[in-house]
Amino acid sequence: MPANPAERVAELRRLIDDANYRYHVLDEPQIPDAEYDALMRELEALEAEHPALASEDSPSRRVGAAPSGKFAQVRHAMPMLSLGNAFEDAEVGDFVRRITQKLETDAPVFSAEPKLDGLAVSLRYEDGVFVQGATRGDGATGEDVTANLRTVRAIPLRLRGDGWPAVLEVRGEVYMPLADFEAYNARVREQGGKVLANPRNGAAGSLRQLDPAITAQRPLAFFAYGSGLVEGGELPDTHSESMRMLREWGFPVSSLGEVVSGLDGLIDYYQRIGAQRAGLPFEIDGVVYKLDDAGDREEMGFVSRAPRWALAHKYPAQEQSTVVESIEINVGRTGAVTPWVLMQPVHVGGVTVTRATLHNADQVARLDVRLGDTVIVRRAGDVIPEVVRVITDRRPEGAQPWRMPSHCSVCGSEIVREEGEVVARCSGELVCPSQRVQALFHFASRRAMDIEGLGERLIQDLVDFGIATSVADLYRLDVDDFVEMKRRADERDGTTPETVKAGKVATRWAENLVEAIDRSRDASLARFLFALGIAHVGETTAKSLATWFGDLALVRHTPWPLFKRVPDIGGEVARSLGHFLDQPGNQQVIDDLLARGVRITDGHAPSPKLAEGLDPATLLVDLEIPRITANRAERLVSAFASAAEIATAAEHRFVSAGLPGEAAQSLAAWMGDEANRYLYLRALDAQRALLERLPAADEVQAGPLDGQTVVLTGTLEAMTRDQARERLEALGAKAVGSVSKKTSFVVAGESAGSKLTRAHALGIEVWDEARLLEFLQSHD
DNA sequence: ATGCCTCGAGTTCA
DNA sequence: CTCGAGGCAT
Repeated sequence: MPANPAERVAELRRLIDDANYRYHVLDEPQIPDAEYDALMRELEALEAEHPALASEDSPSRRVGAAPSGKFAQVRHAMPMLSLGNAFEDAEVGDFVRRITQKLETDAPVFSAEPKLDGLAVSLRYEDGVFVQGATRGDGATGEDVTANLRTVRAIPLRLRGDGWPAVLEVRGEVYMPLADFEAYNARVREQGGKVLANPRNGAAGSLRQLDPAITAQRPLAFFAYGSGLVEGGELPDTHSESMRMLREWGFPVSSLGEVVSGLDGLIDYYQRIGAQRAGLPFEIDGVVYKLDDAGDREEMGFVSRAPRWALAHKYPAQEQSTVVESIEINVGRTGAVTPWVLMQPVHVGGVTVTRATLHNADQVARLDVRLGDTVIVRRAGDVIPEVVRVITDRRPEGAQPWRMPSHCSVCGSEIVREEGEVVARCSGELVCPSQRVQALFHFASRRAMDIEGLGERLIQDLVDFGIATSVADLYRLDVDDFVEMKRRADERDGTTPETVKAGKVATRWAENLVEAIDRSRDASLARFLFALGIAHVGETTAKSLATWFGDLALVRHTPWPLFKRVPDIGGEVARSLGHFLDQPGNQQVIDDLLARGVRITDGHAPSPKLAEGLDPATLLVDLEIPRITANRAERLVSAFASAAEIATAAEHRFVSAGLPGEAAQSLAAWMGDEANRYLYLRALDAQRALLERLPAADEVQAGPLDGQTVVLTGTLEAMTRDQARERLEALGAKAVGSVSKKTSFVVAGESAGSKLTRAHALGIEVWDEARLLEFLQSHD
């Protein structure tokens, strides 16, 4: 360390400025945050020790004292212009035509760059030192937010290099990077503070803080996009060159800027940036085109306060406000009640949105959406619209907070919400028409029984007219049933005239449906189990059950504790299966399905791997009897001649078997319940019966991918992802949706995205399509 | 208890 | 796709 404090202070300032420059301008962080903090602390300490060394442009001075009162007004030396807007390509065409006519050139040259959604500011540098920063305001006069801007690390306090004009005004956008915005909100939410509504408001609000210390806490960034007053020096003749210059002097400049020419160049740029939009680390609301050459710009001049040489080409808004017309509920196949809002139609991100889900009561409470409220709707990177927040200022007088109805609006049954659960459920189960519709819809869906043409609307009518209520009913419907149903539906909707002339068409339509239903009669066990819609049994679990048990009759009569022997099935899922199978109505439906011709096409013997854990001690543990641990279960079983005796033994025999008093009491009490005792004895029998049916382990051949977990991503040429998945699963692999360190390998097709990136980050093997095909071929 | 991975369930528009 | 929650390893 230099002995001279002045030298060290200078060195520290240089190191810190460099770090900022690398981080914000070059986007190549070189030193870890902790080290940066250490440098800053050392600098602060030295400056405190040697007040003579203090300086206005020291990086330690980013946070100054809080000003008293309000912000001062600043008159911009050169006005901050507003830009003309275009939403349609045709408007861009007009813009280009005006330029080609006036400049008498075929393909004018533009500088194009993304238009960040933040807050425009002007930064004034005198002799290379940042002296004043102001908001845009009305373009002529803004607010002096110098102290706040100093806290933004991406803004240089002192210019780098040389050759800068004595007075330089730099124009640019202060914004909040998306990742930082989310991280900030996550942290604030944890601490119960007030979250920022969106990155743009976050940036604007942060700059308008009276206390710079608060602004310093906010993750603000900056991009330069132009200049204002320039004195005592000059900038290059083209905008693109000027931007390069600004970058050298230490300003972050978007790397997405390009020089393009003619209308085609502009539209192409607009589309390319639009395609990247969702993946950008910041929000943009459009792109800006500027004539690149200063001479051209001068020739074009201005109309009122907007230049004729620049244009903002906007993307469809991703956020819009609209009014809540009603708050309704949906009842899903499991009875889950989900509130949703019906809104006045509004264009968001290119589509018309009228409804959005509110997920659950907690979400409604968090947003505090009320009838008649004006809300902000967003259609973010994904497709599904969401209500972002309520504009409470525009709330109608007397609007009351929404409350979950106490009874189902469809069947009138009570709506209950279990302790600790987020979702409320309609208790109507089999009698709730909504749950019936959803159950049938699920049964018919592509991944279940795959009945083509049997959509939600149709099923709604089937249920409404009482033609079908259980999934088994579908298999006794004939052409006449569908034609009759259509007639009644038309009558109800007042569309009768159409049917008369469409009589023949309706018959053809009904025949197709009956055919589709017939085709679905042959099903794999996995699809069949999934189709039944048992709570907690999705596609994956249904597949596991099918592989491990192999046979429908076996599954139907298995007591629930035995289901826990299948990997990934625990108490919750096993009990849910048991609950379903215990209901005579459900067993009846399965009987009906089989009686009406549904056939399981791939029945087979249970997996020999089930043998492990098919013993009385494991059963006692799986039964979840309080205080019965694995050790105690072992002791118990070895103390009795037969496991069945445990069902009826007296408490003292459990004590002599080595159980602590409390455990013995707990077990005796449990077995004292007749239903429990019966379950235990039935499970013992089932274990024995199952063991007898298990083939020897060497009778089944191992798949080449047994035990491997794979992830498929991107688009494949020769087959769909689903087909590839089936082939791999047939070889023993388990296909999952996300990459983790447990993933064996990733199959990446064309335009694979984040999953491939993650695979590389975790150092996981990646197969391209050729490698996949080769593997599949060699293991046919 | 805690934290990772998965799975299940629900969702919008053209 | 996103959330909540189940399963399981630590």
